Amino acid sequence: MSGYDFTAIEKKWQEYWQANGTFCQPNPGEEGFDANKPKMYVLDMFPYPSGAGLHVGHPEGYTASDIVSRYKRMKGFNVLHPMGYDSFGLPAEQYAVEHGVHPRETTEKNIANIERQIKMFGFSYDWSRRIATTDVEYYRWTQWIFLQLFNSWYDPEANSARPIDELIAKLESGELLVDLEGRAVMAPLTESFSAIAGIPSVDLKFGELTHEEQRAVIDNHRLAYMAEVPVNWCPKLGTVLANEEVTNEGKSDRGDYPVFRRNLKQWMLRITAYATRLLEDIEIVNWPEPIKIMQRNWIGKSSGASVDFEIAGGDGETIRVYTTRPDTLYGATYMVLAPEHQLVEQITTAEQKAAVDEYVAQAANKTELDRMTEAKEKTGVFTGAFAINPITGEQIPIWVADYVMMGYGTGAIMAVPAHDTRDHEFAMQFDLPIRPILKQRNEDDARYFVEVKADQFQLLWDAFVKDQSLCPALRGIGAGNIDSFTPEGRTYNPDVDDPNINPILVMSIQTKRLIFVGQTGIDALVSAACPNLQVKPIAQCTSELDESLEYIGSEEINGLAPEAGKTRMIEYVEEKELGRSSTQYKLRDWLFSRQRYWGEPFPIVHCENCGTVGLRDDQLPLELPPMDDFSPASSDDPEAPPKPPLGKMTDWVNTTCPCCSGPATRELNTMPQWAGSCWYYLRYLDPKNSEQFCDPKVADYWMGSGDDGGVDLYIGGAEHAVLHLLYSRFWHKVMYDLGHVRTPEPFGKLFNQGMITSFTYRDSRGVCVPNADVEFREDGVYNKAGEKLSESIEKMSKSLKNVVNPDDVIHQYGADTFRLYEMFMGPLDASKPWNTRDVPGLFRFLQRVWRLVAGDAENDQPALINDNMNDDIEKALHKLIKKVGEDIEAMKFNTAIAAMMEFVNACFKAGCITTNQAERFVLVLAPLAPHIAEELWQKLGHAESLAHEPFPTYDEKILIESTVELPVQVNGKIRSRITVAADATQEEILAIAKAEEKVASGIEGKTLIKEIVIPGRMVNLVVK
RNA sequence: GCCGGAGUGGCGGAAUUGGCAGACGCAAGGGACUUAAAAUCCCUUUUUCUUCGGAGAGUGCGGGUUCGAGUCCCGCCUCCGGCACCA
Repeated sequence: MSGYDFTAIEKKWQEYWQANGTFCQPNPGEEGFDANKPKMYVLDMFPYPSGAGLHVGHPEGYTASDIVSRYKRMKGFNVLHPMGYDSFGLPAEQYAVEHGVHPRETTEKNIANIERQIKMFGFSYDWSRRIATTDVEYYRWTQWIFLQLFNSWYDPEANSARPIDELIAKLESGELLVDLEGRAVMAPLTESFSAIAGIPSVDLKFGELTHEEQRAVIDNHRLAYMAEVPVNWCPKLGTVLANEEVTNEGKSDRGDYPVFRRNLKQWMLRITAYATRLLEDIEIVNWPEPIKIMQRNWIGKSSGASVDFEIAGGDGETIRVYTTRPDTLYGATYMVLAPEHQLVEQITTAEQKAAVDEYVAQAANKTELDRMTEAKEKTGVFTGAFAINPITGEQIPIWVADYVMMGYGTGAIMAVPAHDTRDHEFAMQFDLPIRPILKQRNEDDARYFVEVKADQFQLLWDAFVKDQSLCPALRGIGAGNIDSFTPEGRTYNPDVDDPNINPILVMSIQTKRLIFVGQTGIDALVSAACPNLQVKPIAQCTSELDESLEYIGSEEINGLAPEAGKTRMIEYVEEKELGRSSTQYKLRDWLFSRQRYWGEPFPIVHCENCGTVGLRDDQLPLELPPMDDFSPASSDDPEAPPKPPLGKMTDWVNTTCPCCSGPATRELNTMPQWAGSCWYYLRYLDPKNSEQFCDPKVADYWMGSGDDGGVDLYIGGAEHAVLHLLYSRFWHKVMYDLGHVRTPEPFGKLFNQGMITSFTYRDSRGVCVPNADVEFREDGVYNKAGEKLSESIEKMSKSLKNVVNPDDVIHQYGADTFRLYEMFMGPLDASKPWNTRDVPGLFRFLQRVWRLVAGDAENDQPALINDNMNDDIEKALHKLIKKVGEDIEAMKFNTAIAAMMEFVNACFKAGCITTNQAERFVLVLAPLAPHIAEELWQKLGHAESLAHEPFPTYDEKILIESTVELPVQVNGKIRSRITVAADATQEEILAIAKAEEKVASGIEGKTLIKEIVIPGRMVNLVVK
């Protein structure tokens, strides 16, 4: 110890900040608000307050955002930096059920604990803005936003959400009609696709519908609606489960109870209406590219065509398919329906009925997850019926198979086994015809492969070498080349290797595949070497348009390349009225209800007269009623209806309709955990507002407006790359459409911190050894019994015994050391392993800082501060100020800390630092290690906190070096170094370089062919 | 399978984006101060050869472009993350 008593210092400053409201940031119009400053909204992903408390991953992002916040404050910004809790959710409820405590109680206890932990780090949050999604005054507005969704529809004409009343007005005026499927459509209706398909187009006037029908039409257009959807239903737990909560065996993750797939009426949010905008607006945000790609993939836009296939002998009845490759229609040799497809029963022939029924029944009992994991092998059954390929006119069989999903496209496909890997597998399995309609434009480029085992590889290879005459493609490969082909894998690349050698590509044995480009003789060679091996053409996958291909046997498009062929075929099917261009998305509507207690109640009642009715704004909040027994109803019967826990609260359930005042019952489901986190960043802006979710003037200030608005910096883990960020964007866009916010996107800039992993040690039996129990020796890691352990880097988890608790680290070294360590580990966005043995290094650095500025009282060592103004230290300080500022802006904290260490080392070496220099250094350190910085600042004679002191500035002029050292290379090898004036001319530099002894001997007697001088960098002399 | 990201000393990682590879920290070894330990300070630490002057090799592997490649191009391997029969 050197007098650096971090425990006392950190406590002291945390209390000071709290008592002085150092980080309270007033809103525009409030006392103390400075309108002249620019604004910065720095947001963290708020934590779920679990009983386990914080793990070391949380403070990683929080420290980064805190550094930026503190830096920006010193740079003269109004900084909004809030924190709160995402406190609804399953674990609290589960714990409550098991221990008989109310979830509110556990939640509050957990919040208190996690807040205590967060506060230990000294983060500069404005705690006056703290929220929790379980606060009644918070979820009141979650319910209010839900009602905005409920009371809106998506107007395709305006490409925007509009109040549902506008839809009703348009329907009543006859501006919109209702089509056969209950959709509001423009009047007069343009010739609809159903008309093309032979269904008479009967568009109805809204006024002619019954009351119930009218209500159904309206409800079908709401952004929040109820629908029968397939769910994972667990009667024992009395609830539906998310896919992630179902095991591979079709059991519930908790309890191991059977789970059934069942259609249940659930609340859905119409996120699909926003698919296009969610996709397009990814372009306007500053997010990491991988996250953008993940969102794009999740939305999954594809374009192609819908095509109708007539059923043979079916009186003109058709099956509609969606395909991204209508250009392969000539190769469609069979069709497949999803087991749930409504036509299955109708078209199945008598002979096939038993088999089909059995298959469909089997498929119905599988969960999505089953289908996903088990169905590596294709299964299916023939219906006995045939369809007519609309372009070739031939009859093709119709099959039922579960590799076709009901939820995507039309639930039916045309199968092109020659050019789609899945269709190909299925066709091979059931011996269905395969007709190639694409070939390599250039024969020599045609690719073939054989699958080989290691011993076969050698056999083949020997054959290649010995019998080159068998295979002209191989002629010219010399023995020297051959040698470098080893079973470990070495490639021969036709593009860059000797061009005289005919093209052949050999891929590694490890992929168990040899791939040949150019076919001549390969098949003969292979069968000669290994008679049981077969050369197969590589299937051309349909998802990518491979422009090196051309069509054969496809009358309309022969000779075209796929890009052009696809465009032409879409035109063609539209001309012939066989189908039309179509776009599909993978994105599905969002299943929004849960049969649980600990969530936001829906502000909805069900009334016999009025149907599903939203509460009035003045009836909010609808509080979650206190209950003693909130466990869901359990049953052994898969047909048992779901009974959400709220159903037991009869007094609460039975109410009156806000519309007709007649008897009504409340909605019993609650919202999923995502709901609260969809909009919390807006509530922070104005957390105490009881009139609105947020004052628009306040939102305008902090969020800005237009495409470049939104939260200025949002930091969090990549585990929320899709769901939370997509849901939030969706809600925000609805709010934007309805005029409640003025930016199209919620988060202008996003940054993902990497995962903090941990070293995991296992003994010879594979049993994990706790990190605390291992012993490091020179040649490895051992357990207490002296057994050598294997080491690997894995996620932190209890079962791997590699979890690090931040409390322990802070207790031993303090928060500043912890913060520095996590920032010093490596780049913020990279995943990196925690290594407790590295932590003392950062602690030592802070002690050196302390001794530099405050001295070491215990060892009677004074601070290094004196009046000796050293120019080198001054220059180093200016460099440091520049470097740290730039690194913080770029979130490169690891190199900022390294630079500070270098500076401190330089000061000790020089033996001096002035008071003024020490002050500037302390300010530079402050964003990263705020407690020690505050204490030293005070010791330097300042009464006030440094939190709002201006960040030091640097002078470019001081940074300019008068001389530079340049490496001198001869033929690219460094021979010497020279020191020249920074402004030396090329001639001068060359003259000095050539005069250098080592260089001179290197070029002596040789011809100088090129002289390269890069000023300030290096010199290279090329000689022959 | 598809889509991302990454591979640099014993370890975590630097390298102004094509210009001195290994900054900074950890660990290890040696030394100083101490009765001793801790703490602190100094030196060594990519690797091979060495006549101790130095010489060679080196950023997952094989090639290429360039005066010059960790960085760019082609091909491959491994690890991590995400998606997963999306027609």
